[in-house]
Amino acid sequence: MMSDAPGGETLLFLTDEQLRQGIEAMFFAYRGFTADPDRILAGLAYGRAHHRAIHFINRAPGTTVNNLLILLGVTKQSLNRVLRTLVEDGLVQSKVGKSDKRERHLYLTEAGAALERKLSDAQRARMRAAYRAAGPQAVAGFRQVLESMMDTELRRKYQALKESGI
Amino acid sequence: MMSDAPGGETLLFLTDEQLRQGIEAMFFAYRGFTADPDRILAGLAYGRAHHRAIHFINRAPGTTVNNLLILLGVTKQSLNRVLRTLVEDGLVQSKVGKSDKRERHLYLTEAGAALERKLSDAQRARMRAAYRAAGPQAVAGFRQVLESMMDTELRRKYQALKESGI
DNA sequence: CAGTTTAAGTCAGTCTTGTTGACATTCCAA
DNA sequence: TTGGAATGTCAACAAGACTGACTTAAACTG
Repeated sequence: MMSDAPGGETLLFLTDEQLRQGIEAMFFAYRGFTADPDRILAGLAYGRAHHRAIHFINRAPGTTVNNLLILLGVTKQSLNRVLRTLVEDGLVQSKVGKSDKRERHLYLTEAGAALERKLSDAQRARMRAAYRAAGPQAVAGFRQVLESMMDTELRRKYQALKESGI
Repeated sequence: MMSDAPGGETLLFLTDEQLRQGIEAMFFAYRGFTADPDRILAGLAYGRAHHRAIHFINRAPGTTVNNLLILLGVTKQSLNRVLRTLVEDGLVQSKVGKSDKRERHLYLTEAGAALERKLSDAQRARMRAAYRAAGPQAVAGFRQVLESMMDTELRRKYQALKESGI
């Protein structure tokens, strides 16, 4: 089931047991990763989907619906429901495109930006604690493995976002 | 919003921008992480919830329902729906406990084990590719950060599982 | 032994978030 | 200019999570 001789060296970190531990670590860590924002959202009438939309609108202001749904990996219908409530509640503003009137460009309002800060402060706090505990070298490895784990198409999107942020 | 002087050194890897990149990496990578098993499950009439149950029953054969729902972080009603279909379909066997007859101990049948292998082979393949691309040192860092990101209670559960597997 | 707690399962109802299908509007190119 | 492609909206439905209330059986405890 598992062959272990890639050129003579034994790659201990590639055993099935090591891989399975990584899989479980990923599962449990993701729970922690979402726990703090989830708690905040539970109080308001929002869920994780709203958080994700708010996050990326903040990240790429003026993004179109189409662009956003590719980033989020959901159908436009699914995203639309979320966006509708956010617009109704005055957290997101949707402007008809100037050059192409089919497009809607999305922006956070002041209230939307405030919620975004609240959510990402919570999420960053946990991330910061984890990074601090593990140290810079571990963080570099963490980022490297995560990038390798992405689908090619998403990795491109991710890197474009990364570069836009500095 | 962000103070940066913990003892005089500047911790570049702890800037808000670095943290946000980590958050987005986590989001996109998790999509990749679940993509392959999801594709397999879509063909059958199962979802991610079934995968998780099968994974942990395989990992800890004879585990009780109560133990499993703590591991998965769902309610018994939610888990019960999933388990019922798996038992009906002959993938999971539920045995009344010997010492405590209130408990049900869960095991994969041969068919259940076969599906588990199919799913985890797919998931491990991606993990293996990512590990191989990033290298052993990066993998160590990856694991370290993930562990730090878990809630304390889950980290304990995770480590218990880890030790049980060698 | 009686009463309480625990483990598991069930029924009913709700919510979030995903899906398809149908449709309107707008743009663009043959 | 007309027909197809792209963008977004509305409606209906499904999966999978939740709460709350309840039952059954077994184990524990005073």
